[in-house]
Amino acid sequence: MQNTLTTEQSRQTLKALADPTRLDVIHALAEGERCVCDLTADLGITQSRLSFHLRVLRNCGLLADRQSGRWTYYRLQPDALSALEDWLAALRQHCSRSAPLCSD
Amino acid sequence: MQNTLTTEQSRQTLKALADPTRLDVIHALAEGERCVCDLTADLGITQSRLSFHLRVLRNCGLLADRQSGRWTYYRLQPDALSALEDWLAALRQHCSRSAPLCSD
DNA sequence: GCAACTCATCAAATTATGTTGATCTAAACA
DNA sequence: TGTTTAGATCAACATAATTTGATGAGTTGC
Repeated sequence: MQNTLTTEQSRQTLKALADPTRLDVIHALAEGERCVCDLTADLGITQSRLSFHLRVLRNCGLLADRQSGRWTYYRLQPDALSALEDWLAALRQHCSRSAPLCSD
Repeated sequence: MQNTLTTEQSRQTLKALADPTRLDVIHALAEGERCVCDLTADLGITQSRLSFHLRVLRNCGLLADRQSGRWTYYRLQPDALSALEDWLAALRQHCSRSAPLCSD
């Protein structure tokens, strides 16, 4: 699979993953799709706080949502993680062709 | 290779990579080891600002440094990127065993 | 010793992120 | 229609990260 993330998209995804609350959300959703009110209960945080973090995760593509009646269900998008892995792997390869140490 | 990063270490590395200035540093060092004063010139930023970012990158293991006379040389540690890739891959696998959508 | 140079560190100022509580919209249901 | 529920959004506040300019410690060369 080729990397289609721009540097800016990768940065946003890295930033999104670097937050403990958002990692909690991701782990909760690894159990399967969930509506916001269930997540609020599962994680024991306020609704507006959860809503803020869901937006961050959705904006960078890590989550998708769907409406159903008055509920909004969120689910993981593992492809977003794959894309970030690809970006990281490319960065590592770029870094690994490093020139020898300076012989000063 | 097995993942040896704790969640906390991974978070720190993700956060370190999520900054444009620090990505610039990494790209500059992909050319090879460099001393701080050269990096300052290459990146066109102040010395204390660079020093701050170098510390962040060193603290999470992405960079290593060595002293030589009055210069300090920094270099990349691509293994730190590999470790993060492993952590991400594990997270993705965890996420991909996701239960089917809710049938509400 | 003294001056110039490299780099880390510190405190203060600035900027970015996250949290809270309130308000708003839309759906559901009586 | 009126009321309740789910969830987004907003403004105010709190906290964390970054930048700046100054200072200090170690190194080199005079």
